[in-house]
Amino acid sequence: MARGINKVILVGNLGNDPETKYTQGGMAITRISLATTSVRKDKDGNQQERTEWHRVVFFGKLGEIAGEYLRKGSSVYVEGSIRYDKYTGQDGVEKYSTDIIADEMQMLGGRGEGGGGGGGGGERAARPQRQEYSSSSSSAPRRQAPAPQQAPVDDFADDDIPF
Amino acid sequence: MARGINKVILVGNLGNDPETKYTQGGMAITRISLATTSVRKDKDGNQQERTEWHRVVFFGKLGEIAGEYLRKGSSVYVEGSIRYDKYTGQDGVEKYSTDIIADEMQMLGGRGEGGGGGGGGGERAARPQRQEYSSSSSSAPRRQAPAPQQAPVDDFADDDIPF
Amino acid sequence: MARGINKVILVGNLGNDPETKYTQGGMAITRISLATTSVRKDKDGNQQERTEWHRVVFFGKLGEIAGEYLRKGSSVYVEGSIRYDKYTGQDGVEKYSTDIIADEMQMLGGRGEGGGGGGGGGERAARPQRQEYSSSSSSAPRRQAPAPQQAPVDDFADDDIPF
Amino acid sequence: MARGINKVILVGNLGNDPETKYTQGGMAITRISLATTSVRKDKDGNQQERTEWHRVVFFGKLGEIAGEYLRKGSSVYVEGSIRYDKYTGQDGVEKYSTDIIADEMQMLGGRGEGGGGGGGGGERAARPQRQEYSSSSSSAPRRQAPAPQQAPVDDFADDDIPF
DNA sequence: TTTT
DNA sequence: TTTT
Repeated sequence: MARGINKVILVGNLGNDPETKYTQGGMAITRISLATTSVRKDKDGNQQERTEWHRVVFFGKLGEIAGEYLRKGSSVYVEGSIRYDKYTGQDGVEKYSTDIIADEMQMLGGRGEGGGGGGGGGERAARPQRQEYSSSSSSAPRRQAPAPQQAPVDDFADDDIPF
Repeated sequence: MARGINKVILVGNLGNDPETKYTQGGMAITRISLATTSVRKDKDGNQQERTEWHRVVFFGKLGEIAGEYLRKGSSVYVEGSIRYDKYTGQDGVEKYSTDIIADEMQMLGGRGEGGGGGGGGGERAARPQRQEYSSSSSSAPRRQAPAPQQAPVDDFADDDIPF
Repeated sequence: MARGINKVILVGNLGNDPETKYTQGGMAITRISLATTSVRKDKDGNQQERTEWHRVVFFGKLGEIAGEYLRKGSSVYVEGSIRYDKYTGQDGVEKYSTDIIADEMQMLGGRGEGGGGGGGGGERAARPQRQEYSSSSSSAPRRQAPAPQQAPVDDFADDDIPF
Repeated sequence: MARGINKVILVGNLGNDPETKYTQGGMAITRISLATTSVRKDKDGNQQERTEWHRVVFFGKLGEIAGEYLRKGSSVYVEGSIRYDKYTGQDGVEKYSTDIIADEMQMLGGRGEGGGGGGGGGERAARPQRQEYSSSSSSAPRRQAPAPQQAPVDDFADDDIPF
């Protein structure tokens, strides 16, 4: 139940390795910085690039997976929603932040994957190249799992439904 | 877990009242016919309209809600995925169908709402104008519920996370 | 040409009337504040609401239309991209802002429409209830018009293409 | 101008090389078959896969690019709309088809890219790994180009707009 | 078949 | 028919 749609779809590359923390309750919170670059022609006809750096947050099971499989340079599809926050910084000044709360992600082949510079790379060697994950309803507090799908065909003994 | 993204977003109007059936297991399956119209200029500069009629299917809890609240003429936002099916018709000929399997819907204000011609209209009088529903994980076999969201702030006693 | 996808889809209501300015070059820039509300159950099982207020910006032709037809309370579909900006405020302090740069919008029926408080309301009485607009390529510098579509069927004299 | 939203977002792999034709007017029409696979758990807890094969059509400039750069196995992001068609086959029987009319595409890294089995592979060696293309408004009759973007900053000599 |  |  909600009023309105707040949906974000991103495909981009991580600027750094993910950062994972855990709440007192043991829930994973993983943050990444994701770049998307667009190009336009300026009035002189020159190509101008502009990169947006999105702060994407994954909670719960999705946070664990993001923290484990994503690395600097990884290419990833993310679906989620925008959240704007206002808080008071250490310096007593009000600050604003914008985060993308992910509720689905899928690793895409590309630079950064499989790779992963540095010592921690070993255990990631066998990871799948293209899999989609959704935030698990059990541990993810903000987003719920859109995952399991498609009814057993034999559950449709009803009638002439052609599927 | 999946490989690839198959996402559809529709905003349109129902051409007819929804049709709801139930599986032997008691799960609701509601179908609607949803119109989206686009306009283009043809080569003579005349406006040409084209309407697509989408067959949208709602399962489980979402199917119950769609069947109860949507009506001919209703305006609705639907999110889901495309499913192509092939089956053999009564006449022994192979047929193809395309359905949009909904996993989220939201009623939008507009003509057709509040309306509900006929006797069954009474109990719908008080229905909310704009609410979003997702397929419930318990009863929806194909799509899962992305619904409840946002962590209790006080579950984040961890550290300096500003939200 | 670009690298990455940065896409936002919103359905929400305006918190205020739009504000339109014009650049020296005469291009309209219209800003709206758009609310989307989501609901979750907190750990005590109570429904908790949270509203995000999106700053949406329309340029060029789309800015003119948004400024003319949208009003406080209007329900609208917006498609665009996220843009993060950093600037130095009057007080010399670095600030951050997040805007949704619209490249498509469609008015949805609902509260606020037809309405239009204030003197300027008269000429809007006859406005259409549900039309989609895209930023025009001629005047919109940032987003381009996805609008006119669909080839004249008779331009496909080629072969057996069934459309 | 339109009434309703009909939007499709796909990420998948080509099952075959693209097929390009040209209209009498010289416009390219490229078709691909794009797979997206979803996974669900059946009632016995086993993982069940299901693959949808989308027929995606690119017109005009986008058709030329798709025909030139995509290959069997390529991973690609596609945005477009659904079009349903009804036509009479050679056998005099009415048939139905569903196509995704692309208005944006972006090649994603992954198997099949760079690769290109066969003789034609040479000229594709230097192609960019991740670029987004949109249907050009000049040659694409059905979809229009969402491409060029973002106003020259210096066109905003107006006032205090922080971007 | 809807809607504008 | 792809991909994992």
